[in-house]
Amino acid sequence: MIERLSAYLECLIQLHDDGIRTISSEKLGNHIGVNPAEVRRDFTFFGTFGKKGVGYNVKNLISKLKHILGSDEPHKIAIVGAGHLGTAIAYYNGFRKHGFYIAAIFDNDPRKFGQTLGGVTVSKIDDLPKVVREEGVKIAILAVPPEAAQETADLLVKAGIKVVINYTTTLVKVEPEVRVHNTEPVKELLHTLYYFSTEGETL
Amino acid sequence: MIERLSAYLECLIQLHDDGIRTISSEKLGNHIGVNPAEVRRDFTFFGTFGKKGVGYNVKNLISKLKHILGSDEPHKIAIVGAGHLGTAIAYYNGFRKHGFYIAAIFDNDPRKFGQTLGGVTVSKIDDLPKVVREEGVKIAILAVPPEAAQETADLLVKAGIKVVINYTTTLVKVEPEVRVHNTEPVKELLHTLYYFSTEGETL
DNA sequence: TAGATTGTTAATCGATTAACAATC
DNA sequence: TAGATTGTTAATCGATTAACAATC
Repeated sequence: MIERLSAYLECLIQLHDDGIRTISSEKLGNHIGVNPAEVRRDFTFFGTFGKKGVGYNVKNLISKLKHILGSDEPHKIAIVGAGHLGTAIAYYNGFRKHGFYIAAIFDNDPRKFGQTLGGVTVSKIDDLPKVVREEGVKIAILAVPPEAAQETADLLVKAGIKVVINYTTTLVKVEPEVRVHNTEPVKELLHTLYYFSTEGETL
Repeated sequence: MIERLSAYLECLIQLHDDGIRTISSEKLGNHIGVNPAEVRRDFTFFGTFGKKGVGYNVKNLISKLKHILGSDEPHKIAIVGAGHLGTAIAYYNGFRKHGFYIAAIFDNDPRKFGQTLGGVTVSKIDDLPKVVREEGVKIAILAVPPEAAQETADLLVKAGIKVVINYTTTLVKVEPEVRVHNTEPVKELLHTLYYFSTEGETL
């Protein structure tokens, strides 16, 4: 259900940019393929945001959803690993768009120290605990080589990181109070593949 | 449910590498946090893979799951866009691990033509239709700048691509017979954030 | 006022789980 | 044979949807 919340948000931001002020549960539902009753139910779980006979105020709904998701205030992110993946993430704008802010990038390769990626300077990994503490960073993106994933994750946890977004192919283990999200791009692809084969089509 | 199938597969591959030959629904369920009855039900939907009183043969189950998911035979992928993101994907091993094979990388910047990324040479985008046709590529990864996303997607569809994995921040629209998967790394992060706030913790 | 659309209840649907006979 | 564990049925649970009174 939370996954729908961020889909609504994404859609509403676009509608807002298009100059739309008010939207009904029916139209919003159409946009993202959800039943209008479900849209209304999703919202009423958190409060009454609409007006009967009128619909929802787009601007207001955006701010409510942002508040619910916790993205109404900026969150600092540290990227760990300045290789291809870390670089791509540093230049990626999706995080910024949602109020995330890349506070630091770390690497263990001295040749990378001082380089600027997407406006952020690469620091040495040894400085991570200090920076994380001083800046109050709670979210880290793990983009190191797979063989270094676990030890780096341990380092992050020890430094006080609470959320790890793991972009490596290694499944890392941490204490339960730290949340690890193992992103697995292949899963989505396998999923898509499956639907193709069940439809009798061949790729 | 298909998302569980790929989780089983991932886990079984690891078990197999660890030298484990047989596994019960209970143990497999524990590994990925699924009820054992659900594990069994998921499998019986596709056939009877286990032995009563014994469990499931790991090797056999892997090959069955691969077959179900359609990843038992290699699939060619084209990466479109040789920027930071395209480069990171070209070097990423997660796809290869599951039988995907990067057949070509395309870009529109002449300075990039001929460069080798992850063992694959960058071709000019104008060659895409020809290569896609001749090689029979059906899957493309869209990793171009957001403002070029839609027109590139149109080009891909016209060339005969059937599955588009969209890594840009733009939501692209295509005809319904083409499947687009819009990856949205931020969604997962928002999701994680939400759970933190509902637990009363602050980040 | 009449039309539109919400918030919410009750009905439906599907997915998860417990339980157990079958059997290795 | 006794213990383990499957495949499957029936019960439970939760999520989705239809329907509609309330009201802008």
